[in-house]
Amino acid sequence: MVREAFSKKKTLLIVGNCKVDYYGRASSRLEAGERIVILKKDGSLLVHRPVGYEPVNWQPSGCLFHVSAVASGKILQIRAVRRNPVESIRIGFDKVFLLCVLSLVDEGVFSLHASEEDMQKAILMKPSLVEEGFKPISYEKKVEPGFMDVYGVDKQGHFVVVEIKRKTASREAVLQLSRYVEAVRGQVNREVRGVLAAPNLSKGVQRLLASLGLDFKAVDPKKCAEVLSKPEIKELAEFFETKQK
Amino acid sequence: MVREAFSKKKTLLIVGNCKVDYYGRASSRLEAGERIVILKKDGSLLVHRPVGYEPVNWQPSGCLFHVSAVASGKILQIRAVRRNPVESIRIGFDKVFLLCVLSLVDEGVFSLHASEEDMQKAILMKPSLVEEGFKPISYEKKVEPGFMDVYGVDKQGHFVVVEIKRKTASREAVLQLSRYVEAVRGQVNREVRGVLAAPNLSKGVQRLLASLGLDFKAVDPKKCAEVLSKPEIKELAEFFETKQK
DNA sequence: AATTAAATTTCGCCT
DNA sequence: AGGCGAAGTTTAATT
Repeated sequence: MVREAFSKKKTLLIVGNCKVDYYGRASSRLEAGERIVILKKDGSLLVHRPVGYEPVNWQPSGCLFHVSAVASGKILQIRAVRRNPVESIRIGFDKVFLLCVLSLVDEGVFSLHASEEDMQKAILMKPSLVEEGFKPISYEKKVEPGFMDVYGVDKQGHFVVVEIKRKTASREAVLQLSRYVEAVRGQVNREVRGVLAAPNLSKGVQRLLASLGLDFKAVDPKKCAEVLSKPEIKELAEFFETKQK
Repeated sequence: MVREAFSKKKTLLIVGNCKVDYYGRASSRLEAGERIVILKKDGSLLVHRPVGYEPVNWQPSGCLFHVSAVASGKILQIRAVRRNPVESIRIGFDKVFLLCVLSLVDEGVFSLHASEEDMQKAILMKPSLVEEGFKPISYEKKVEPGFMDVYGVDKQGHFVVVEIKRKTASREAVLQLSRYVEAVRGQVNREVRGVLAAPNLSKGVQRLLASLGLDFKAVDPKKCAEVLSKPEIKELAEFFETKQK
């Protein structure tokens, strides 16, 4: 059953008592216990203990699976091997409570709302989210330290670099923005401002922001999602989406 | 069954056709498709599509699960709610292929190799990991502030205190090493060096290390694991293991 | 409690 | 193929 599941690229679900050895970027040993093991058709592998959100052992997609019976047929052994990096996991079951070969069909669309990308789109759709009179010129524009989320001009014609964070903006975010602003200042002969657009700031970061002469604008990711959900704007958002690809 | 599984804090495994809505730090919608859903006794939740290492939706431990029948009993609906942050996931099954209530017993010890102890063993096995010509004299040797990881002499006959860290060495590690070196200097009438053996240093710690006249040697925990895995050394490693206990 | 750094991070996008 | 940045990152360590 297991061999056929592998050859037919089906998803395999096994619940049983097993030991797990991992060797690769690190190495680990998991002594015997009852776990849920998932082997997916794309060659990804998960070993889940009875508690915890994270798998205790895993492999990303791209593994080759092998099955064999060892110890006089007392152990069902499954090995997962992948290249780049070279890694391997060996699972040995001495008891199997459930073995389920699945042919799952899943074409369902997954959509995440209020991601950082959504905030960026919302700001491009409705620049007043940053400030009245702000006009975006481009986005994901490359400068020396990396890519600026949004780049434009304000009411006075000054350049504005906008750094977007979906969550509380940390010191790191401020320094990142500062680097962008400095980089642009080195390129253009005009005043350059920096605006950090995030739901809020980490404690103490306000001072750093002020000392660097940068601005903060409270932008709520949920509100951005609402902006994008408006039908008349939706098409424009999709335009940006396709443009980005 | 589901209600009883929740009340008895059992692990629940469901395979079926479902939609998933998430609302919390972000929000998402997953249209209908066939997936594997795991609800663990600690209140963690995973929704796995047929491909990919990562769950498409999830919740960390600490959720409260609720089950209900909606749409005239046509939909099995499961909700997971947690506080801090307030988040919720709603899963609606219109088809259930497998529903499995599990009482998994898992006391198996999980050990990630290349532990600090492993690194110590590897250095004792192969002192050149610290530096060419280094000769360990003892390990876990007691001095005033505590126990030195490894203690020996270098090519010039100077004493060397080695402080081992499996991960990025912090300022604390440097100060710890410094205390050992000072303690040994107070005991012997010979030059005493300190070497911090770790995969790398925390930011800014290099300066402190230099100012204290201590050395750093990059030692990769994984490489240590490799050293120990060599059969000819394995027995020696086990010898050290038993000696230590 | 808040913040910073690391993870067997994974994943995607761009050079 | 390699490098960089983001993630509903999570989690551990440090302040």
